[in-house]
Amino acid sequence: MSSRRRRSPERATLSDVAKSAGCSLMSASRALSQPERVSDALRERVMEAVRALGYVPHPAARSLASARSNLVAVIIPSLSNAVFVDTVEAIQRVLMPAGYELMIGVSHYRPEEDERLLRAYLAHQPAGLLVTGFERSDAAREVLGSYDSPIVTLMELSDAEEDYCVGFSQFDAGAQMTRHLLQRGYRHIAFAAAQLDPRTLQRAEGYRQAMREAGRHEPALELLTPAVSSIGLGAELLDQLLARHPEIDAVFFNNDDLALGALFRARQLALEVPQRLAIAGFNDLPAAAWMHPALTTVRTTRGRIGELAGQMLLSLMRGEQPPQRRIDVGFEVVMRDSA
Amino acid sequence: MSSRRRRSPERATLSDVAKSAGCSLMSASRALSQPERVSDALRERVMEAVRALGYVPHPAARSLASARSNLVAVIIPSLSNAVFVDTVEAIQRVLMPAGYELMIGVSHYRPEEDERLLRAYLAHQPAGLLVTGFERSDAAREVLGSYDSPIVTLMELSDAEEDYCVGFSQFDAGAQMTRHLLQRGYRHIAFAAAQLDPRTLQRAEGYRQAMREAGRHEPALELLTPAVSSIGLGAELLDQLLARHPEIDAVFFNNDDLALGALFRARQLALEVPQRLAIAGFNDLPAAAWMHPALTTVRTTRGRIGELAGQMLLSLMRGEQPPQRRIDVGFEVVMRDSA
DNA sequence: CTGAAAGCGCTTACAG
DNA sequence: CTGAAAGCGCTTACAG
Repeated sequence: MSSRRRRSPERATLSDVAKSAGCSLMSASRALSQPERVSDALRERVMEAVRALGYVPHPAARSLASARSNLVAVIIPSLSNAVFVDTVEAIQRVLMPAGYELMIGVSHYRPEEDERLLRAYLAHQPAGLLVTGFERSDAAREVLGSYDSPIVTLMELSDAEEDYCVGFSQFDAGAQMTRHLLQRGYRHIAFAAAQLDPRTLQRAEGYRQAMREAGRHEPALELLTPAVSSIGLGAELLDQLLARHPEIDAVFFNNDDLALGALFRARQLALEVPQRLAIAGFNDLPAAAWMHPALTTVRTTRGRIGELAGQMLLSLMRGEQPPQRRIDVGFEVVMRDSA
Repeated sequence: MSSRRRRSPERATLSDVAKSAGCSLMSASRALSQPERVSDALRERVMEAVRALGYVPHPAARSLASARSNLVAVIIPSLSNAVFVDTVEAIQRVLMPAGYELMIGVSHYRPEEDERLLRAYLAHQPAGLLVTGFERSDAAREVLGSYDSPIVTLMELSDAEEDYCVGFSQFDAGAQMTRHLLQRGYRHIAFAAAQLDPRTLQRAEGYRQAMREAGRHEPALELLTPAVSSIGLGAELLDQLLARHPEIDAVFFNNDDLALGALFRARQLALEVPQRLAIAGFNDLPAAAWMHPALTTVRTTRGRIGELAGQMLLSLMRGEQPPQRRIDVGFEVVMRDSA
């Protein structure tokens, strides 16, 4: 009934710590933030007081006073996609031990959401920012422009001098899988994709390029839908493809969820894979290798992407220049039994 | 080169807004936070200034001054488990439109991590907190005790008067699936589980109870491992079970990933499911219904859990008393073809 | 309905 | 190596 501010009864402040340690507020502050610039005795007393009082620094106060924070914002398009979960986990594994906290934002593949998240998160003055891909709305780009801490882009590669990025060429991956299929003798190779985010479209371009090179490009064999990716959708896309183009002998699905659904449907239809129809996916999710037939797909090293991007950001946040501005982690076409 | 603080060049403050709107700092503040308590003209001018200057409130300053924030912390054990992703997505869907931001923390099923996250997140003075389950370390419990904003617990149910929770009885779910298997005539029903988090152990207890009721409980048929759950692990657990107890005629796996792995392995071994061996899972992930044979499992409505928990927390943060302190969303045993 | 003052809990130059 | 003062950008009682 006495205190006018309703803060937790026992939350100790730095001033309490200083009092208890018998030093000034700012010596206490220094003992915590630059322990080496303070006498051993002082440091000991302060640490002891911190322990005794259960002192926890107030992030808002710290961030307000220093115009910095230990926050790192990460914007990804989805959490339902294991690819991004793996990436975020890896990022966390390198940033957390370094004392950073992650703010994870999910844009659901929507440019407006991307922009909203960017705006909200940057208001917190994060020490660093990790974003997915380079494409965004003009407004979002403007928001990014006014941000003056380091940014590292995940998943895609850029040749621009000012960009820091860790990823691989989505275009090349799409092209290379297509070439493998062509090499195996498939001639009427369809391409099926959902979500239609930038990376999907880059893979589609790769597919087109490879098909054109082989003189086999047929726009009608592309089935692109903005719907959310899922196993069920994969089954539906296969149905549509089969109904419209019975001549197809292979389908390259833009991700493993779709390919898995197609594999399941093929089984229901008693359609032999790969004899009657080859099926390929993208990402090499855990289930891919276990399917029967085992799924041919493109292995992407998203854990590695997260790890390297986290390390790159760490260097930048420390004011160091990382060894490379652009890391290509590559990909690997994994030919198994389904194609 | 002039300003001594390195804040973003153009970041406008509320004071800039006030100046531009020709009013006092605090009228500007009020126009934003309590628009109805201010004259229409003032509100208009302030909004106009906000727009013109691209003003974005400073979260740290706001939180420091008001001892509140628009942050809601969510602690879950894993993001690799689709169950928690679904839950978090649903939470976000109800909290975001209400103006809250989520801080998502992943404990990886480790009590120390749970405690560390709690400590770190509560330092930010979140307006509300969502945690998974009731079990935690004493230290973590103490941290929670000193937190004086609302807490809602996900996934589990409590009868304590002071707890707010949304979930279902993991014990009952474990027992009920086991009873269904017994009813179908299976007699040597093994139980296989990984991770060994509290909910897993509650399901195991349910299994035991049902087996005892049927006079069929055999401790040797329980295979519990602290290893991380995965498809591959499910296959391995099946191997072990088969090697040690060839007499088993059914296995109840603690989650769908494990069950999927077992289904895949059974196929490799040309082991007929469910004739030779029945297999059941838990959670009803998307792939479950597509498998061949389709997986018998327990459907959990984690989206609903997230939604209801989010709404309950919203009520509490508004100072209202929610209709119920404890919501049982139930579960459903889905008998398909694998058992 | 509007405003002047104090304060939230820290850090940052600047002195000593 | 240590300290007194100012200030980060807001909100909160309290007056008028």
